[in-house]
Amino acid sequence: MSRALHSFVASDLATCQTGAVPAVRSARERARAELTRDITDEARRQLEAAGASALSLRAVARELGMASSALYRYFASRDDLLTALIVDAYDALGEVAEAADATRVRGDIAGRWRAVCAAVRSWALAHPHEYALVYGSPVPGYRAPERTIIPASRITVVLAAVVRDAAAAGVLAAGDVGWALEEPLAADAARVADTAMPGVPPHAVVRGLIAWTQLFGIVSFELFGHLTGVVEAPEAFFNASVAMVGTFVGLPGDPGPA
Amino acid sequence: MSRALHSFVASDLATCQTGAVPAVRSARERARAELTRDITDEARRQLEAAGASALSLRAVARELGMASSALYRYFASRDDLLTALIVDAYDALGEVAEAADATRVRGDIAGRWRAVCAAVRSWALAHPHEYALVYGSPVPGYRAPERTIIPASRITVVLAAVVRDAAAAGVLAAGDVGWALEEPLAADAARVADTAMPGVPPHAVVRGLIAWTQLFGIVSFELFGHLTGVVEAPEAFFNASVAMVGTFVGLPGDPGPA
DNA sequence: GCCTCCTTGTGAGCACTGCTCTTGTTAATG
DNA sequence: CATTAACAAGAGCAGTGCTCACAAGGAGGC
Repeated sequence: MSRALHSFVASDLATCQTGAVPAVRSARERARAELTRDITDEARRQLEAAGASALSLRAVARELGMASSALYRYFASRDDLLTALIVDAYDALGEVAEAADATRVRGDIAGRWRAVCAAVRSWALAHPHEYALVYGSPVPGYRAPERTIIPASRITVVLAAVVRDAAAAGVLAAGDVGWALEEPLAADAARVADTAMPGVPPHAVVRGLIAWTQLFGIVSFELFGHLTGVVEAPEAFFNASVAMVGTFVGLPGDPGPA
Repeated sequence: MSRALHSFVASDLATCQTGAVPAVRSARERARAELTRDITDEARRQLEAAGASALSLRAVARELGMASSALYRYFASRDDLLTALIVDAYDALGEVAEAADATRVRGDIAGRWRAVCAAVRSWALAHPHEYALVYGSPVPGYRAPERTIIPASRITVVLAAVVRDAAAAGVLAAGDVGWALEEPLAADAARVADTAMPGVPPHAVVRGLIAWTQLFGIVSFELFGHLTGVVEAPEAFFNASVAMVGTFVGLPGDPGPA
């Protein structure tokens, strides 16, 4: 199963990026990769149109002009297809975040932070059902397979890099609050720092994690309607949140929108 | 429709709280209220067992020993039943938050803040599917009716009261950041302050709203598995988050866990 | 008491779902 | 060329939300 997925991803990427290496791929393999992609594309179309639980294998097959049973040659179950869409969504979000980060020079910490956060919100607003699929409540009985954790970490890596670069440039405010972290949390902070933010002090790591949860908390609240009746200008609220939480993390102050 | 719901809620509460007032209610009304409660109870049982999309009207009817079509005499649709469960969930969460708030004396701002936040997390962990139903991605095509907004506001009222009382007691830190809020956000902050936090300066209102989104962001992340592999000690992380975000809002510092 | 209404419960039925299994077909390989 | 493995199709199962015609039984007016 794991191998099957791996080969699928590999051939899929090859099709997408280069389109080359035809000699080693038989017509069947190409057809399989193409049809697999057609299925996920149609499934994503239905997902974006009506949400995850309205996604129907039979409807996908119908739209593709094939028998519904034939679809099970490509995805073992509905959950399997959903997992593919989840991976795609994580990747898409990670990609826009990376792209937003790349629009600013490396030293523009505040600008990068703003850009990445704004990219997350924009992507979520543009792809609400895909965002909900990933950051909403997991569909019942569904447990995220391990293959989702790598694409899922993409966005967190981008956010962590901003904090790390701030610390490396010496512009990260100390932020020590005078009390020690509880032991298990200190261990978590140390491990996270070693993994993604070397050189960042534990308190700042925790603040970064808090900012991470806040970012997705505010986006989810806006998207899922919990802000209606309370915040009428969600974009302004979001911008202020990004700025305030940025300084909370210790990032350099904002010279104003640019 | 609205009247039908209203009468249901009224009779429901009467049954639950006093059990009295039998003279004005016919046997039919009592039977209806009882059966309505039986249905929601069984539905909640199934919800807690397997999640929202596994909730089946037919299964509920089967368990209650009645025809599935009879259930439509009490709830117009599956969404209607889900809405009743959502209202109940909001109410349950609001109740535990109010109860947690009441365990501390009014002047113990930090203790109240901690207690309320911890109550939200505890309730979420104890009722993951009900939490997901409310704060996860809304089920597709489902739009929250207006009747959910009042119970939904219960928890926010509790949180706002803590900030308001802190300001009233003069222990709320200024928290002005030197830059003015964007216009639409300033209007939101003023309105929210007037509604729930009179006397609290705009910047603090916004920080309170940020804390609100952060609270549910971190709980959702823990519950939906986004912390796995990153934070191994979610409770410690949560406690630190509550403390740090509390001071971010301007609440009085924490003299340590009590 | 009686005789309407109106509410309640029933069962059949429709259109749909995920998924399985058998049957035939086609493409790659020895 | 013959074998094998992948593939597509269709029937079918068990389940879903929901509708509708119909039968029982209280509630209220006479």
